[in-house]
Amino acid sequence: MRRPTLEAVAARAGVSRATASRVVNGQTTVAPHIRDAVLRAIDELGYVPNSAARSLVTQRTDSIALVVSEPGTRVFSEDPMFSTAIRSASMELEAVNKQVVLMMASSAKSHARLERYISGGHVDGVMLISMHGADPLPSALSRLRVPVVSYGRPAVPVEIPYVDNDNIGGAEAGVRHLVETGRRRIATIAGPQDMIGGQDRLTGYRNVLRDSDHRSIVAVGDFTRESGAVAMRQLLRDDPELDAVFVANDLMAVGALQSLRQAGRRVPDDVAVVGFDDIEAAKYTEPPLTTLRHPVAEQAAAMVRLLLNLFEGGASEPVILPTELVIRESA
Amino acid sequence: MRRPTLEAVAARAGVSRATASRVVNGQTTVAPHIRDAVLRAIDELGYVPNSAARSLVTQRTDSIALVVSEPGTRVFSEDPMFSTAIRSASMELEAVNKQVVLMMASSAKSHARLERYISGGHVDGVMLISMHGADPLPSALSRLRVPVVSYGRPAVPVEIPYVDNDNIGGAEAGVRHLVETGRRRIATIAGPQDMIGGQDRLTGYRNVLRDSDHRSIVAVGDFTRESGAVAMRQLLRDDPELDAVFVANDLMAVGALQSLRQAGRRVPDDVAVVGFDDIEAAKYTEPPLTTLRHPVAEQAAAMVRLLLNLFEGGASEPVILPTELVIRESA
DNA sequence: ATCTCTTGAGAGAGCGCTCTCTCCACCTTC
DNA sequence: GAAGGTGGAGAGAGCGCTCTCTCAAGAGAT
Repeated sequence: MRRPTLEAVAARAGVSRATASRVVNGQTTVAPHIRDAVLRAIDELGYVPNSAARSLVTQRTDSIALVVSEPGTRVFSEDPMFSTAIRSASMELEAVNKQVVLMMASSAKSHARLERYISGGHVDGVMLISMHGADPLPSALSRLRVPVVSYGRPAVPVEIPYVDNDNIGGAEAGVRHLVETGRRRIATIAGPQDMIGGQDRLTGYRNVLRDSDHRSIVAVGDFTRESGAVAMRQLLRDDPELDAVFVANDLMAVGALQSLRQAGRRVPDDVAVVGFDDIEAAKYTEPPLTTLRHPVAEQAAAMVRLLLNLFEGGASEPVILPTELVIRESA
Repeated sequence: MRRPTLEAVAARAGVSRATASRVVNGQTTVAPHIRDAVLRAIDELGYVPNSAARSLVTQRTDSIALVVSEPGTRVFSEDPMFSTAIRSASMELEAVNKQVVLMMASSAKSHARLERYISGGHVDGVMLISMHGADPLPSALSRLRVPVVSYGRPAVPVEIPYVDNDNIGGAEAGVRHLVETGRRRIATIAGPQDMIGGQDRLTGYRNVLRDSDHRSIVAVGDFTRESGAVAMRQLLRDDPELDAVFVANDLMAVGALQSLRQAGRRVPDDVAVVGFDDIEAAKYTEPPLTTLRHPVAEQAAAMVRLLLNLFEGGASEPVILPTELVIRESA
């Protein structure tokens, strides 16, 4: 009891396989009454083209690998940016009838597997999300002659089109807001320095405070709540006088708020806090978080467009999307 | 400049295509020195089997659809349960060399697309995550003669193996905790009643409070923070005397905590709050949330095992995993 | 010495589809 | 009316692989 083939459709419609194929693929050189007969046969038989056979001859698969190169398991599961990006990219690709093959690249073993898979021609292109600086994946993939685009600027200088948000500009805006509201000692909890986002947001912080006396100290987290809480405790220990902290993402800011609360500091009265990302949870912290919003879904959609553009042979310029300061109560 | 084929490997190793295929597929009926020659040729040529050609003949694709049937866009992006489940399932499938094809089923249009895709033989099996009660997908897919398993019990009675956590038992434990700690008027914020998880957790609440005078009122949310905040405001308006609330998931509990704060109620002194899920954020609320933990990753892994078992022809019983009360400060 | 059995390897038929090439019928043009 | 177009449809090759069938060679049994 096998699924019907194009052959069966053709037989039922009384035409050749070639003609049936033409109808299936929407070619216009088929007379209307024949096309109707074929369509009817397709409908009656419940015919669905066999994708394996099709891609065997067309050399296309119509599927795209969405590679999530994640550091710890924690981050991926907890950071809503990931799911938003995945979801948006997925919807966008669905709209153009491409499949999304989701691949996690955590270990070196999975890297090898990934490379083999991708070079195996299973996918037409690759979208890379959030890799670390040391990640060998971008360069490895770009060597594979497979179209690759990246969500976020790759850390190593490699010729891959990417979409990123203006991390530096956003961080600058956030820190500037702290300066303008009269804060004197502005610390920061930076993200992982092997991630571009982590680096750039720290750069933005430094750009504003360079040669000023507002600067305080830097602690480094890994974008998790827990690391934010730890970093905040350390900052309070190292500079008890600080009156503001710029945190490189909202998740860490949530942790920082908790540490501040536990240390008896009032936010924003004693210490102002600015986060980054504007995740949904930022509205629900105590107090609600002032943060920098960037369009994650749009960024993912832009990445998809970039990739599709690559398929068409177009050269793709990197895209940088703006960030926006959202002022709530924490600063 | 085409990728090397099995033919090329065979030629280089001086054997027939059939023998090369035997080596690639790990058959043992090949003499060691010949096997070595083939492996060397594979290595030198960088041969990777063409999956389209392979699945054309084997009628297998080695890929599994992970269908996320989500109601609103919000929930998926923000609820960390989704990403945890997806991640866990994905890792588990990778371990057995299966691909994960991610599919979002939001609109009716995407349902049609999905059915077509799945019945098109693109995937060997389907894993369904979180559908609504009215979701026609489970029955539709089970009709397609494609192996299907579900994350969470399907709302309609359909013969699909599933893995779920003990929603009723968990809710009972949570509400019982409130009773035992002396609460008198225990309200609840229920989940969407077209989702099994929403129904069952409400059932658990009712089971404990049936025929008791502890019972208060029921508000219904949709598992988002926002809906939790709204529902809490409504509960306070309708029963200002309530001294406890059992919230059907942590996300809504976060919203509820905010509303309680805004209403000037102290937690847990005035109102005790119990959530459900034990998401990471539950540790960082003010105060930290007492909630019911259930093993999301294990649940996803069990779902994968169920599906693999189905491939082997084994009959699969539903699996119910236990929940655990995690007592923090909110109750 | 003959026969059967096992082991190892090759030949070749497809899997279901696309796409080029070919051909036929009909229409235009001089 | 013959030559040249043109649109519509079929024939058939082949995409890269697996797998059955076949066969050769050697081992063991009679």
